[in-house]
Amino acid sequence: MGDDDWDIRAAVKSCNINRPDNVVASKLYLETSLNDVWNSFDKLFAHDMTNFNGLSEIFSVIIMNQNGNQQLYLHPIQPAQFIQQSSFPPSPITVACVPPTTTKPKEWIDLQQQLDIGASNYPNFTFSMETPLIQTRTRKNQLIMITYELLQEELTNDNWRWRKYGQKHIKDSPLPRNYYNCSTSKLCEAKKKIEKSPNDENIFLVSYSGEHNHDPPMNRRNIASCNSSSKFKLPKSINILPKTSTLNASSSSSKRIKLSRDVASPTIATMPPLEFGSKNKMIVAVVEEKGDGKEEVDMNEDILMSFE
DNA sequence: GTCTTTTGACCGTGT
DNA sequence: GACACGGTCAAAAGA
Repeated sequence: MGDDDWDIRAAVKSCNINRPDNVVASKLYLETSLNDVWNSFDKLFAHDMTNFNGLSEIFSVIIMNQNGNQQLYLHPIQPAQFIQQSSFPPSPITVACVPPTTTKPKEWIDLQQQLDIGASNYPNFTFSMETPLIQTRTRKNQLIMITYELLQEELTNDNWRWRKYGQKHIKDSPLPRNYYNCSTSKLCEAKKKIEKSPNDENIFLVSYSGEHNHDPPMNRRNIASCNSSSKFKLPKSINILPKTSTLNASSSSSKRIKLSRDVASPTIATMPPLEFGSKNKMIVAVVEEKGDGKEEVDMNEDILMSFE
């Protein structure tokens, strides 16, 4: 098996279907409105920032897990640093502002170290992120998942080794969902899911959870080849054939579909340092445990922020 | 021989 | 308690 033999053509061919309404998250509960978000940022930045041009500044995002709590860090490139923390359970999201200063909090230093590690190993690894970023958690005790809508070529920007451990057809979706875990270390808890967006043949919904507890594998031929190649390919294991084409290809009732073995083990990015372009969009979603113990995830278009 | 993929079965959670 | 659903396991097969 080669590391760089990705073949997307066969997979893309049969994906011309309409997108259901609940592709990414059927229900996302918003804790706040867009105005609330803006007001919060105004309060946070008004005193210390003279050159803040709103949310048009660029962020990098990384998920950290400390003592069982998930934390989402928004890393602005400039001019300020601020950290968004969300702890589960039980508190709602809190946003902390860290004005530009030479004195950095420990959390920021830890974050910066991680970013530096990634940058030194893979200096050319970036996502254009022209699609929403969604953070969800659908069940209790389940890790927070970050879902990206990535283009085919962005799928190839991978620094990690993945092994497929399952495939399921999801209800109301004609396309299967593929499950991967990190194959570099058995102790690594990083996982991801990949499914094809029924709305756009060039977009894949990639969800990441957990963290890598090791450095990225080195000497991956496909990193350079995929980043530089104009002919992007997908790993064979990303089975995105719709039900009608796969003929019972689901994990529960499928017969084996023989595909050409001209592609390699899947190597897709996980928790990459993200760079949002000036026209990118980000969705801020809150997963909240309600008073009755129920957990609800909801998304509101009002909070869709355009960085223009 | 090693690693990855496939896929039916199983399990946990929610309704 | 039964059912539906999503996620994971693990044996078998393939490269």
